[in-house]
Amino acid sequence: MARYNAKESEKHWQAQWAAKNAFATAHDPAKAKCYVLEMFPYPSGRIHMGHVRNYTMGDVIARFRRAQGYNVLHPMGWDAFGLPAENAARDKGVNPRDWTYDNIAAMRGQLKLMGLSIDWSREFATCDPEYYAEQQKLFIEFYKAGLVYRAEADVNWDPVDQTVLANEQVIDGRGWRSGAAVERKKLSQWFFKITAYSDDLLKALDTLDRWPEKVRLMQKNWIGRSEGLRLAFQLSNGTALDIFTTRPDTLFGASFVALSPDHPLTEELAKKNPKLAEFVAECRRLGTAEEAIETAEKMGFDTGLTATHPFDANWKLPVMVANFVLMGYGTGAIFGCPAHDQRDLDFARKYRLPVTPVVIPEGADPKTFEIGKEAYTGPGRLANSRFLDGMSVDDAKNEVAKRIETQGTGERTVNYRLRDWLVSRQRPWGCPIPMIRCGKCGLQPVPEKDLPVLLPDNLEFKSSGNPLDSHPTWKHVKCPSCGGNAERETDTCDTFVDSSWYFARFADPNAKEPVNRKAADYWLPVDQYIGGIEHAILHLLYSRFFTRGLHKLGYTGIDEPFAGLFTQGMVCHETYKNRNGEWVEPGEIEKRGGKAYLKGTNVEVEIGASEKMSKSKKNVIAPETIIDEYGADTIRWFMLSDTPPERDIEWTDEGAEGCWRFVQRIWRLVTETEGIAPPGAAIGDADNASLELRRATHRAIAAVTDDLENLRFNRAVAQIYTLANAIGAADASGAAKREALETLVKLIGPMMPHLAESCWQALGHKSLIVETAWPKADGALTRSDTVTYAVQVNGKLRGTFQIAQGTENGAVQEKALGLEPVARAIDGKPVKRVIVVRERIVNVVI
RNA sequence: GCGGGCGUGGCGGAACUGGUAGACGCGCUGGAUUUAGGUUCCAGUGACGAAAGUCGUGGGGGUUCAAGUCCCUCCGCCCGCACCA
Repeated sequence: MARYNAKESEKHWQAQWAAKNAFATAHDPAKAKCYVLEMFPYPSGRIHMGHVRNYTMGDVIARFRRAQGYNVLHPMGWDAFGLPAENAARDKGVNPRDWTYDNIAAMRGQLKLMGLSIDWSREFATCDPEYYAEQQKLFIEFYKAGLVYRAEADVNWDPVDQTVLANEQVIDGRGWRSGAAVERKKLSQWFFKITAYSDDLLKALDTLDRWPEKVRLMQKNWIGRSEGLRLAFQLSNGTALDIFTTRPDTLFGASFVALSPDHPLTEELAKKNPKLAEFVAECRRLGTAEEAIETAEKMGFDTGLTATHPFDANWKLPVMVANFVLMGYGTGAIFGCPAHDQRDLDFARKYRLPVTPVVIPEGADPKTFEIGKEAYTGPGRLANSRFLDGMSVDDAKNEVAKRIETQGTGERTVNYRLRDWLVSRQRPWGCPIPMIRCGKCGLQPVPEKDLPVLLPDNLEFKSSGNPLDSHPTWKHVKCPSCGGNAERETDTCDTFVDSSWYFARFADPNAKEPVNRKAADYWLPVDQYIGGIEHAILHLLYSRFFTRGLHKLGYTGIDEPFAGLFTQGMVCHETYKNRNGEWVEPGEIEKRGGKAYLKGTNVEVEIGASEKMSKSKKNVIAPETIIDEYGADTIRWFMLSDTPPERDIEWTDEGAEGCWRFVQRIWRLVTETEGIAPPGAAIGDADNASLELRRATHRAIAAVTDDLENLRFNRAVAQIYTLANAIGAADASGAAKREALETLVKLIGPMMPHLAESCWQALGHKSLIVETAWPKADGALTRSDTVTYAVQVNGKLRGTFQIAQGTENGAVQEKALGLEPVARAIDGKPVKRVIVVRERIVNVVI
């Protein structure tokens, strides 16, 4: 028999599946549904190994569920707006639309080579006018429902990408795409009111039991709920100042009040006080970048104002401006209690403010307890605090809150770190925000009859700024109310808006409304979502918010879009450097005796760590070259083998060759095994060898099924190897061999679908493996009728023996003690105790 | 600093509720068959030892008849957040 020809076979089966429309999915309420989704790609133009890993995993689940009888939705689309298209337009003079659709065509072709079981009839790109038209409708509905607003705010400005960014898109003070240090700007921008759901987004995390704990925790920390007290201090200038604290119990330890440099009161004061203005400018210069925070000195500026202590009209506290008080959290103002907060303590020491301990740890003497260089933040009893003295921290918190509320100068509140989602982008390759500004009538939505607001064809990228804004005609429209001259919004939506509801659109991608309720009710939520951990906050949080918005508008009945989430690891590769310290591509080297050399030379190349494949480190392997050489099944098998899916995987040539050899080995097993019974042959009474093979077969079914249910692909792979080894070694009946081989083919079906079809055909079947049901394990065969006992003497292994299942403990013990090495270890000493653990172990204690 | 995860052969990694550590794959060592091919088959492969056996899951201690698994402690690596009041 000839070797398996992956190239021909894969082309053949992909054509067969397409001809039979094998993966088209229909709405069928009579069938149990399963929605499997991988995070859709940005159309960069080429797939990379990360895509291959991601889509292979999703495809295995989709095919596995389909074989189990589920109605599976497994769609694909394109996250197609965004800056790379603009950069290409500027650098190459192409139209961003053409560039994007060309890339989509190229990537679609590459994905199809992988043999994914995707319903391509549902495909769309977020830059399709049909898609963003619906998104504009949603934007207006969100606006009318109070979930969208425009406000002036301090925003993050990315000077390289020339746009504002959401808080979630600023990482260590830098833009998530450009890496440029963000600047602060005060601008009027569009926001989604995600904070309306702060508490709900937090609480519902507990219901997401099929999400990684890590992601839930990251979201929890991002939302950052803290309970505390908001209270007003009366200031000497006659105004009141709101502060937020989680430690109202320490109020009698207060020694100052501090404002953020960005606080409105600071700005007001700075107008009349040049020194303060200078101080504020200095704070802004230092910024909040990570290095700055590490070493930043606490800096303060005395405003000269005083604040009255809420419980003592004669107690005046200085009002400072302090660089460590953030405007973005709480009210942007605090009271400082140096004894019990490290930052306040550092500040107080520097500016020689009083440090009064008011919480005394258990066992310490209030009279002698002193604060040195470290603030005390632990539990204890109140002291130096008048009516609070002697109370626990919790009781004191309650007491202060009660009195403040009675006084009417504050109230208990819950504060969140989460801010509203800034979605305006000053970029032209995005979904236009469908709003109009009229000098007379103000802000208003684009009337429905004028939707969608389409992007112009002739964008000019040469000049700086937003081409939509500088376009000669595009923004000039008539006011829908007064008919006078008005301007269209030239900002577009953050591309994360596009990806916040695409999963719902797949339920019915041609609906004449954003989301078809009937389709959504059937298909949503996504049963298994798969993607990278980098979206732990951004995309996953926004989508959770959007789903709540869709629910509010009646488009869905659910709040949580993704019932199951899996975050896969990255694909890594060794790195190589030449003598000049420059990166060298894997294709330029060859290995001899564990060392690497430039190909065809004796010039040694340094082998570096295995790192995430990236252009900059030149350690990228292109999937299409691997598919071309070995076929899609080999690359798929590699992605599933050995490494657990949540961990980083290292691509190696040896591993790929191993996978390729296994593809051939299965083909040989199927085509060269002798004496196989014809299809459908009954399995009669079996000899021992046949029974053993049958047991191996059914154990494999049980194990692989369990592993795939739990996304343990690497273990499923190992089980399949074990079965293949058993088939190769067995001297079994033709019927048992057929059962084993057919099972093997069914089990590899989701993972190596083309090979499975070829094998299925070679085994004499006319049907397709994709139409074949998943096998069921026979419980009578997954158990053996003998058990192996291990025998220990004082906890050390001395031997093993086999005995019939269900043998009584007495007989087991007798056999154990009779083993020769066991007797030798006992060496005539008296046996104190014998422990028999059923079907596992015998331990003899001497 | 806070939060989370991890540490098992040369490598990737198995080991369910404590119960034969190293499944399975890669690599490596012999041998056989083809030798135009990155083939295939057999045997071996944690360390030390001729063997019996001894030692082995980051280090140390503990619980237990029995510990990779549970507890304490220390060390190392990775990730996330970070002046959040």
